[in-house]
Amino acid sequence: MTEKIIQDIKKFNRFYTRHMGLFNIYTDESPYSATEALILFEISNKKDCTAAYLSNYFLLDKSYISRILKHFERDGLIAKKLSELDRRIQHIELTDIGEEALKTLADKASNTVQSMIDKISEEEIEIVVESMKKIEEILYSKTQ
Amino acid sequence: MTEKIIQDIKKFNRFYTRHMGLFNIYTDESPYSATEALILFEISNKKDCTAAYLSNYFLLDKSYISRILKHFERDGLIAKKLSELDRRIQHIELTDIGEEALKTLADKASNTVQSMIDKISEEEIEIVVESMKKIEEILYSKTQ
DNA sequence: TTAGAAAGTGGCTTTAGTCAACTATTATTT
DNA sequence: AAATAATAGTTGACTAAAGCCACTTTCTAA
Repeated sequence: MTEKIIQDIKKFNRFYTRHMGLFNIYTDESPYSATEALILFEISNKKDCTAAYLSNYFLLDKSYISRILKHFERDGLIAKKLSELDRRIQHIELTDIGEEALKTLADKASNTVQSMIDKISEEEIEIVVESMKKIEEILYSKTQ
Repeated sequence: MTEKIIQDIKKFNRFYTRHMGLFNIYTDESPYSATEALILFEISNKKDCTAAYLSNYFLLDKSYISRILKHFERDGLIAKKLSELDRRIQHIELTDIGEEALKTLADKASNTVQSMIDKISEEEIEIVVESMKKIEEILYSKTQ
């Protein structure tokens, strides 16, 4: 496995980190940070979501997650429900308000992607998307 | 251009953001943050680098860049030189110490990539790298 | 039954980054 | 030529994001 491959991957990492950063700029008049948006998204998609799961999934300190969830609860975006099987555990679900908030964030993210690919031909977009799928498919299978 | 393409790109963005986050964990006993490392890297590669350039390039507040560069100067990693053509401008260069520090960070990043692709076959790695190149090639040409 | 671990919380600290005002210099406008 | 505006960079103050530590409650393992 050559050093060149490692350099190529690092180059892409730098490029993509910056690329995503450039396009975050258009979405930051949101009341929620990128981290919070991702957490809301994950709650929305994860069956039986818990704070511990989110902390592990995002590699964030559990007390930070706890605080974020408290804000979400205060804002009415989520509801917590004590597990009957293990009363340490709270199950977290998005409320209707939370679904709404997430939809707003998702729409903004869609607009961001839209502007990211504005001047690219359908053909090239197809290549980008297929390439992304290949990367995710291969890398994902090795981290689960 | 379909909504599905936008969803696919967003999915990849979420995946790759987290993927890079997972692999940062192995490099964080560094005295420099990821941002600082990227700045050092850019100084190393950019001819006639200036603070204003770095602020624009990374979309970071100029006062934050100023402080980071001050730390780098204090640590002996960079040298600043007033431009003779425009005495507002300072040219920034890496010192030998800075090259050394960057090398250390680069080696750590290489180890991170190494562990990222540890269990992937040469064939699949080839696909990943080629896919990354395609993405960068297409997206890059539209943001410069 | 006791000790250890897990889940979550709150106080506090650290880190990352922003905002505003400033100085010095150059460019533009009058 | 002088006045005004803009740029490059700095500093102080501040906010936001995130981490650390100690705690309580609950469950698991010994």
